[in-house]
Amino acid sequence: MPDYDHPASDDLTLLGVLRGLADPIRLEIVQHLGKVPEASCAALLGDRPRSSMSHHFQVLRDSGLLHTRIQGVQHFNSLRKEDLDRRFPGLMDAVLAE
Amino acid sequence: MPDYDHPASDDLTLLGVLRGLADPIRLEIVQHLGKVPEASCAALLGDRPRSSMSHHFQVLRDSGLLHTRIQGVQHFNSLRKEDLDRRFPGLMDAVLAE
DNA sequence: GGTTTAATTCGATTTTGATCGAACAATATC
DNA sequence: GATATTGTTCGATCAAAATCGAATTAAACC
Repeated sequence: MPDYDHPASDDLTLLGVLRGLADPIRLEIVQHLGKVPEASCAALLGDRPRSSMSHHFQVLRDSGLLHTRIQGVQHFNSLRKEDLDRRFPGLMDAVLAE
Repeated sequence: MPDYDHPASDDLTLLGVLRGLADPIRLEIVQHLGKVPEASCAALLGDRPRSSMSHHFQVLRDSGLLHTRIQGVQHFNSLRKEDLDRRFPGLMDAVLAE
């Protein structure tokens, strides 16, 4: 299981980020990650199938919304808040205010 | 051609607004409307088919992003900036900053 | 009334994205 | 090495959304 290559913050696009957020499950994940420093996939799973969630994590990674750190068998996800704030100031604060 | 019923600002949802923004054409429309008080559909048309654009205008109306005022045969669209700012402070400023 | 203009609605097609079971990979533990 | 745990990948299916031509509505104008 290789490390993921996350997009550079300069490569993030507003459209890409908005697309990443435009799904109820992903928005929920992002808003949860706004409240904690990081969370494993299992902690965010709920009662959904793992393969579905894995898809959403990938979309969130690809759009630059989250970073996944692999430690042993667990994957810890965190919001790329600083990168997002730098590229799109105020956006995530508005999204996380809900 | 009846007047449209726009959703009340209290009925707007963050997910709905994000969905409305998560399309390249619609994002372009919204960003354009951020720079002018209002614009007719024709003014925003570009070289796209009218029926496609009409679809996007409807999505934008339904998500609460824009208001359409009918005057004669023309439809003037404006961003619902005040309503959006009240419900989701900072969101549109971030989107329009691009 | 006939014509032009602006935009929508209808309906069919295509494309995109979500869902999820089953198989797989990688680590940890015994 | 065997087993359990965590999460991904594959592949198929299903649902949602975009696209756009053709017909339609409505107002404006001659």
